[in-house]
Amino acid sequence: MRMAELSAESGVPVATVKYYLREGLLPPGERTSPNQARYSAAHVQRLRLVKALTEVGGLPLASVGAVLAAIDGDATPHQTMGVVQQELAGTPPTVSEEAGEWATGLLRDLAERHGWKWHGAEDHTIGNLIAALATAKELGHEKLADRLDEYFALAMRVAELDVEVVTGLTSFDRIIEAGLVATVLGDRIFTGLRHIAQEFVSRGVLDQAP
Amino acid sequence: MRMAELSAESGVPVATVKYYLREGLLPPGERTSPNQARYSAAHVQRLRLVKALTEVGGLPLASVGAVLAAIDGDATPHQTMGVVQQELAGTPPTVSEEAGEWATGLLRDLAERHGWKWHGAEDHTIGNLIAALATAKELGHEKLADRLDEYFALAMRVAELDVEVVTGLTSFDRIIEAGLVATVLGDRIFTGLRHIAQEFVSRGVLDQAP
DNA sequence: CAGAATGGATAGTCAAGCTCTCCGTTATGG
DNA sequence: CCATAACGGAGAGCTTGACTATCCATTCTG
Repeated sequence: MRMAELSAESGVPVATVKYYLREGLLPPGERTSPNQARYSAAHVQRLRLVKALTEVGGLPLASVGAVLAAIDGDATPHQTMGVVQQELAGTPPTVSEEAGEWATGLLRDLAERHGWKWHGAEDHTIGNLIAALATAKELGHEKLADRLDEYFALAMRVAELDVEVVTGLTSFDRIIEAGLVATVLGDRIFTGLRHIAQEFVSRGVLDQAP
Repeated sequence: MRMAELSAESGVPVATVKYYLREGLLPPGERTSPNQARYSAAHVQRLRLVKALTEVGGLPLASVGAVLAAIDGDATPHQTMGVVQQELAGTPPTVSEEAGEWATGLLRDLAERHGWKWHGAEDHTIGNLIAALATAKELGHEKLADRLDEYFALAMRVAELDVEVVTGLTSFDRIIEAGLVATVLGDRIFTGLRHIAQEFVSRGVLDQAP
């Protein structure tokens, strides 16, 4: 297929497809002559993936590029998901030293209690958790951290479901893509469900207090 | 306190504080003369809240403005949280009609099974869920939706914790702010915990397959 | 073979979120 | 009481990200 069809099929405007080609988010088509190219179904899928990561996942294009480079590389699915998580996390905001150390301590203890390896704040997932907890403390809402163990236990249950969804697939490429989708879209889906549940649970309760 | 101290105390540059005043994100200080003003601890807390919502929560300033207007209004905590959720969700991306209807059907059934009221896609929380599920389907990963009930059951457990954290506070203002923090920072925290749990659960499992 | 489409490159646009510069007024330390 | 620093307010300018538009020399296609 050629440009016009690729654009129609994926729902991405021609000018934007060209832009993505320039930025390396979409691999070049197969050349049929010095200045003509042919695209495949893989290109359509790739464009849909870019749309999913930006529009639904809210990732900046640069992160999408890094993620795509990782899934095109020859790392194992597990290593690739590590890259995905780094990009998904982004660069954590800085917080006051005091609150940061408090949050770091909480998380290190959590890691020890639950037996996972402590990576430190250079891991952006950890860095973001530290920032979020520290910010809560700075706002005077450190109570939010009281239930960290319960939250983590539930996160484990969610993660088990996530992994179940991914296993059973037959190709490495497919596993990686499913992992990516389960992580990026899965975050949005679970967050949405949580909001619905919050509204459901708090109906009535919230307005009674003082 | 005056501008310089407000800036130092909150960690927000003077020029940015002025910008926020212009945009109505920060209420004006108390005038002491036609062109001088005094700020209070409430202003510092407000600036911290703005920082939390933008840096950690990732909200655009316009949404922060809407959220702040809502918490300053005289709606009940429950109503206010409704506004917060709308803003947090943002405008959902559009999806193909086919995938959209499939996703809508899934969610409507979920609503019926669990007894919560169906609001339709005008509710942005629902709209985003529809978009995320529809996108998964368009990518050929509709398996992600198979476990919706289990995900929802866990979301309910998380939401119960969220509400427990908020109840027991003594003023309406404090309840609303805690709800906001529990929702915005809570999303980030749970997402981070989920990522750690995914890495923990998938260690080893993910690289075995084919 | 004429007119539409293509690929490639360059420049222009637009919104968000600050940041800089002025300017006339107000505090304030010596 | 005055020199100088800080203030508040308004406007213009800057930077980044993500496109979008315009050209132009090929290459298709009916």
